[in-house]
Amino acid sequence: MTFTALNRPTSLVESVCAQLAALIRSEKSADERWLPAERLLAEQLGVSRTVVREATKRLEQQGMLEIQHGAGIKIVDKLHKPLNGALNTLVPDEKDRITQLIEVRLALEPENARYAAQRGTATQLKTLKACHERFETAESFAEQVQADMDFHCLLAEASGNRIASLLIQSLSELLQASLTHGYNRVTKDQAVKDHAAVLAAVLKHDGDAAATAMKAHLLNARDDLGIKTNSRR
Amino acid sequence: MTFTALNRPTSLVESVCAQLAALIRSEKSADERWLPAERLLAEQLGVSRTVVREATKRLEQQGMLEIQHGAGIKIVDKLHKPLNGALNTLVPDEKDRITQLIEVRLALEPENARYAAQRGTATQLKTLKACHERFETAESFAEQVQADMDFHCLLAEASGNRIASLLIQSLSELLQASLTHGYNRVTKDQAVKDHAAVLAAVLKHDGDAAATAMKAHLLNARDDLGIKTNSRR
DNA sequence: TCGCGTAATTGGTATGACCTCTTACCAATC
DNA sequence: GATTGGTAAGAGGTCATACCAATTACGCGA
Repeated sequence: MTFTALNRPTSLVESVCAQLAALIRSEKSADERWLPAERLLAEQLGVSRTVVREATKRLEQQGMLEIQHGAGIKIVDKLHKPLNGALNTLVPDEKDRITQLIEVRLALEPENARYAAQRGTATQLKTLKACHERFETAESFAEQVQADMDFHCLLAEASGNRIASLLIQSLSELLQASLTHGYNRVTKDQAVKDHAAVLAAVLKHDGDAAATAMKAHLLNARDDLGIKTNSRR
Repeated sequence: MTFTALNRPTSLVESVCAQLAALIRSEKSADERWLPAERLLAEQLGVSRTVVREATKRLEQQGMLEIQHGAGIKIVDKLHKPLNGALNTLVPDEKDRITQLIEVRLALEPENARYAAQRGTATQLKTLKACHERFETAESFAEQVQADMDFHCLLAEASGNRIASLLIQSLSELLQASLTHGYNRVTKDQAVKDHAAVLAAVLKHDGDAAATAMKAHLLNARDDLGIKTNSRR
């Protein structure tokens, strides 16, 4: 049972992409992982530097690499990046984007919270709790925003659904990027309360309560942003 | 008010990407749109063919172009492609992928149906209805699958949320690709009924009913696939 | 010991050549 | 006259080489 027969690389670049992807996957769990230099890779793989460059560029677009001029090629895990780009070009207007982002999150995240409550491992929940405490005690604005976002991402991770997790990660990042203006007007206190409710429900493995609490939280956030609901385009 | 001040291109490739993207956007509403040849583009933009190639490859990755060996560079609108790639590499195992895909759709699509019922324009609903009729009368397997997928995508479009629409489009395509085995066991009749219920609710602008019907439809589909719910990884 | 400048290393761009694939055209064939 | 087959032009794919630009590392001098 061989998989290489299907999706057979039809070009050199694709072949090299596949080899590099395998190389990347095999080198997990190291802190700082770098690929060999382009010229060296070309030699090792028996192709020209042109091909290596096209392949690495491709994997960079896919969020698996980061190419740094003068430094080298770093292995990263940012698979949500491509989605960010797509959504940015799809909805260039920031106001529309915020509205639509929240709508999607409103659909996704309550269910996510439910799954996290039902399936989250002890380790995941512990991390989530720690993140919430970081949110409560955060002083600087940047810390708040980061902890807030992390909470949602960790919750998504705890749901055990990696696809949902990737979506949430991307949506959160985009929303945060769009919220340079008027973010926490009266938000933080309310957000802390909301998160606490979600966390409590998840820790009790109460899926329904977690979903309800998350929905309430997102509705609060939306109100705070003054988004009109059910608006026609 | 200039936008070039922000996100200023830091490299030649990015600059060319921006120019090409603008060119692509400006050339909408033509049937078959092709870009000039690489060598010609290089000359017109005053850069080397190397840069043009990297830029076009990038835009191809983003779903804005399709590069065909020997033929040329075609302008397309498939912004959901990058997401497909990311999800494929994120969840390589097909069984896991199907499970997670359905879970996400179960969260997204009911809300989407609700919005479509509330905000869909007359034209969109007409197209949706036509698609459903195509589904009913479809004879070949391929036609069925296509009409089924189109229905979900059109519904997403009618929701007026372009982000949700892109997600659905990607999720549907991935799911379809994974369902070469045992797709319509007893599915088609049930699916037609389910779709009819959704359509009726949407046409009556009954958001709650649309959401409920869509949820029921997806649960039926999941049962038909024999997916276990709440399974730990 | 500290700081700065230089050299080595790495990615970025340019050029020109050659290979492979697609398409369109045209001639030979039926 | 329609079909088949080959051929040539033009498209992207790959290669080799040279040089530009950013980063890093090292060593010299203060």
